[in-house]
Amino acid sequence: MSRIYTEQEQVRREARVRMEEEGVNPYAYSWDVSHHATDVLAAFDEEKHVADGEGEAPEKLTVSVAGRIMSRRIMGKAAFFHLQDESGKIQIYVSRDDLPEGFYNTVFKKLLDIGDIVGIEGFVFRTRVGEISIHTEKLQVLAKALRPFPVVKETGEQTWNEVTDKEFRYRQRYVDLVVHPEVRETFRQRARMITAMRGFLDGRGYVEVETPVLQPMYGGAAARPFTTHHNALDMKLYMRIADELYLKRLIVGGFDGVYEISKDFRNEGLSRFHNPEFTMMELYVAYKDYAWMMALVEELVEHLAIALHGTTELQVGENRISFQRPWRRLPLFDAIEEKTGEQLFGKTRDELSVIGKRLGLEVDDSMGAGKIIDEIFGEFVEPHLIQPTFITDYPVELSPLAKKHRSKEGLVERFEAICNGKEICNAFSELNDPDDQRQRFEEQVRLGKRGDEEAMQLDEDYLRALEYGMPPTAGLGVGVDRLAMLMTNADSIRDVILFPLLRPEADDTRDQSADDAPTQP
RNA sequence: GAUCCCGUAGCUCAGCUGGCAGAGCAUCUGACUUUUAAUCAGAGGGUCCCAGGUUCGAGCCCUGGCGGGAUCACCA
Repeated sequence: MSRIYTEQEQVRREARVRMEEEGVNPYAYSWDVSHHATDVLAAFDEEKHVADGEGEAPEKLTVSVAGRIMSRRIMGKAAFFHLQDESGKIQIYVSRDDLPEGFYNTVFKKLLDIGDIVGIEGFVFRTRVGEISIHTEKLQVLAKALRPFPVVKETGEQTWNEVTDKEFRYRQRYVDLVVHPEVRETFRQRARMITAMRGFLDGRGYVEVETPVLQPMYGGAAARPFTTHHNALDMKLYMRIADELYLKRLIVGGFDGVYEISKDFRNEGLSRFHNPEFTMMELYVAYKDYAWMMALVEELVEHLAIALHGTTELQVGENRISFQRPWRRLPLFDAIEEKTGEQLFGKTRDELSVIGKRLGLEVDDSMGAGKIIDEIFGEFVEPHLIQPTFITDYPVELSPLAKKHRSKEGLVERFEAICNGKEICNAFSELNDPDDQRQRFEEQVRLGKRGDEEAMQLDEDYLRALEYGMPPTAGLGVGVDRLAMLMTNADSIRDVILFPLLRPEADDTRDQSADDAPTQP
């Protein structure tokens, strides 16, 4: 595959060749790093490392760092540049006479560019203007960048030429991460959040497990699956849409608490809140019910906010959100009545249809009672729930895996936590009556036959497991990406997913011959 | 899938009523041993997203497509 190089690429490729001619390996094997950039700043001690003017020689703080050249200021026989590593930036000072004969003029000045990765060994000092810097005693090229980087310039207050093209940033996330330290920080926070979540769950003795991604039958959520094919077994497989049914089999098997943090896949549209593959945490705890689970969710999310930010109060977009326990608890029908003045409990499907239309919704004949209620909630209530709120007790027809309510006819023991106008989790007292579960599945199959593409399949093996007896169980599903959006103040799910799904680009990054590659039967 | 907005140099962006494609940074050449958006002097760099159309002439107008964003739909 060949590609026409831009002027700047040609210059960099020539530099790479000339480096090799000079005996400098443009792709070194290793470099011993003693400090990150921020460690250097922290380790520098004014008392010890700066001459005190009374003739006493300062102590030398020698460090070794590695990173990418982000800017260059060359002044004849000396130069400054900023080196960026994972922690941040540190200024490097280079002078001709401190490097091997000729290296400064031929290699440093002529063959190194912004974006190249180098190792620097030297001592730390403070420049005349006051910036803590490293005086280079040894410079090694570690990796030559053959493509030019976007050069972002900044002072304390202002930034120039920042990469703003979202497409560029999502497609070339590696570049986005280099030029936007805050993006690195977002993903570090995401990682910390998941670590804290895992710690919270492990600390309570729940067992982290792994269940199949490739499944002969999908279930556990209302969604359309991706399909794939296993060649050796010549079998259609689905990629999981939820972990639920497998995890509850494990509760049958005698685990008292299991959880899984994993990717789910749903064959749906893309939006600010939806990526076809996304991360879910599901937890099932035996002998507990949804009221107990509510308390756990509050505690978990409060714990995460403190672990990440040291406080329970976060700024998310326009809103100041407090995750401090306890959160408001509000039955679904009361929430709807509060916002619309309509009490929907006990209403027939046709009465709901009339109310829905009166409220201005489009209601068609295919929509059941539960669907109409869900629409009214989604339109008039959910967007207005900014502070974390538990919405409880859903209609049974919306929740085929939840246990019927102990006291309210037609409802199930289910809650969702809503925050900043979006759901962050879904939980219920799990249905463990196998005969009731079979009827619910059969209803789903009827819906499927009527054309509901998101209806669940009847999972005989799951029913078999329930028939052996599953203890009363509380179950929870948390949208990890949605939660990460809240915790990092991101307004698009793409900002908390490193490589969000995009349409393929027609460009130079794919080999032409790939189009001729054999496809799987 | 629908609607609206966007697509010009490596990056950020101008481009008038349709009249020779521009700037800053980056790159190249030269000067400069504590600079910091380094500075100074000079130079090169374009499939104006793609394909048609209108026109003497299209970056600009029209049609279709591709890609992205936002909103909606779908969906948690």
